[in-house]
Amino acid sequence: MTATDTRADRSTGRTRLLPPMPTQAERVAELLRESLIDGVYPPGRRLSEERLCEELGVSRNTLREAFRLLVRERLLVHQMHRGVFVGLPTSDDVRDLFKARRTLELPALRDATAPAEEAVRLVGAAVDEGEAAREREDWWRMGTANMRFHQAVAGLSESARVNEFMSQVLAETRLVFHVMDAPREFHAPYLDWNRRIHTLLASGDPRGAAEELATYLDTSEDQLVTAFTAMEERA
Amino acid sequence: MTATDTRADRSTGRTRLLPPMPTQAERVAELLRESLIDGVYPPGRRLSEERLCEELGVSRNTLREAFRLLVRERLLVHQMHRGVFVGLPTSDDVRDLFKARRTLELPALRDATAPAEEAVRLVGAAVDEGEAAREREDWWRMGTANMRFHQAVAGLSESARVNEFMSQVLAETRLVFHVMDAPREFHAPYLDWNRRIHTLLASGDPRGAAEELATYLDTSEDQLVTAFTAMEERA
DNA sequence: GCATATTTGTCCGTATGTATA
DNA sequence: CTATACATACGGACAAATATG
Repeated sequence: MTATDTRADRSTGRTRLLPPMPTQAERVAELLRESLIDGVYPPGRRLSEERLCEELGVSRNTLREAFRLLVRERLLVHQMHRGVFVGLPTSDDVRDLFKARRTLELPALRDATAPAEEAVRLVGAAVDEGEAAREREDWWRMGTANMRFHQAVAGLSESARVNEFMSQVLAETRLVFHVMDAPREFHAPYLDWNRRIHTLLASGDPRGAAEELATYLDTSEDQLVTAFTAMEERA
Repeated sequence: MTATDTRADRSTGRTRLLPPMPTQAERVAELLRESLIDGVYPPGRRLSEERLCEELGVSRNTLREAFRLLVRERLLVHQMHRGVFVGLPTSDDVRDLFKARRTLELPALRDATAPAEEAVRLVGAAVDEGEAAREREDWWRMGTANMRFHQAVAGLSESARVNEFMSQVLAETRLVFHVMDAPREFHAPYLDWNRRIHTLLASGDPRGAAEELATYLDTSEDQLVTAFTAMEERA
């Protein structure tokens, strides 16, 4: 999925993850990406080149190449002669992210009249994983599972490019959640919704599933935007 | 919105050239991007680091930063220890690109029940520009106008991120056209279709417009894929 | 408002590893 | 198989801009 490299896997459309990641910069970018979506570096924090090279054991040039990639993914923002900072989304960004999600998720679901079996299975697996995490009160994994659910929904489109874009959008959405540290109440209510959507999809009613997802996204966006604007005014 | 870097203007679909572009790497990337969509470097051609630094007057480090960006945009492909090559799309890529375009364009058009006036104007302007170019038999500008038309259609979504993704998809599509050097017969028949779509949109029938666009994309994909597979078998 | 310290932006040289003639 | 060419990655250098006192 992040394998932007060799030509071989592009032709197959398959994602190769096992072989060691090609270049050092890509490796570093992947590492930082993980740290960013895990919330290791809080949104808005500046990332010092010097310190990070030291920490990661790479040269400044290599680190800067990784920075560029993550800036392009909007996980980092770059300010001339000031350095790079962890992305700090605003309520406008939240709205835009949901616009993008509607664009990516709804058509994929609605048009899934004869979906690939494997793709549907992935959707169901994400639902299961989320419910299991809720049982264990593992809120972090619950959030991850919820994200994976939406990734799987977009995956119904069977397009490598759409998938890639979706994963970027979701990564940025993780930043949004880190801005307002409260995964539990923002994910928990939606698990049942996910279950319902998967059931409708699996039972051959993609349009019904899409309608459910549409209202899901509406309410989710409302909840996030109101919480966000409240926080922005407080600051 | 926190201006990431240069991306603020991509949201408007407009390219900002007057304000000094922030970093050298971004500048080089933009320059190469233009050259690539203009077909200066033919698909598949290897780009020598040494020669390009010389040509562009930048260091290898800076050039490599630019390369990473363009690899992420799929305009270049990177092979370990071999260098970067201009993207050489296959028929599978063409199919995937059209999947992405359907995802981005159709919902934007279909949901444009109360579109922003400016957005509709941009669609119309692209249609006019295409027809004018056809009059002058300026096939290259005709192709550009056609691309701008589809960018404007996606722009109806009013989402910066959707717009950005769309421009990437279209840039890659330019590569496809360069693989089979024949812009005239691939763009000319579709200008009338564009006009019809804009008329339907402007007259308040976005669903009708979307239906037109759907068949447009179907026939366009068919034409390209058949031409492409024929070319692949020939080689 | 000013002088200083810090950090980034960019370049160059070089050692190592890989692919190709 | 050897040799050559090239990409990879590192570290150091200096100028320019910013942050700090």
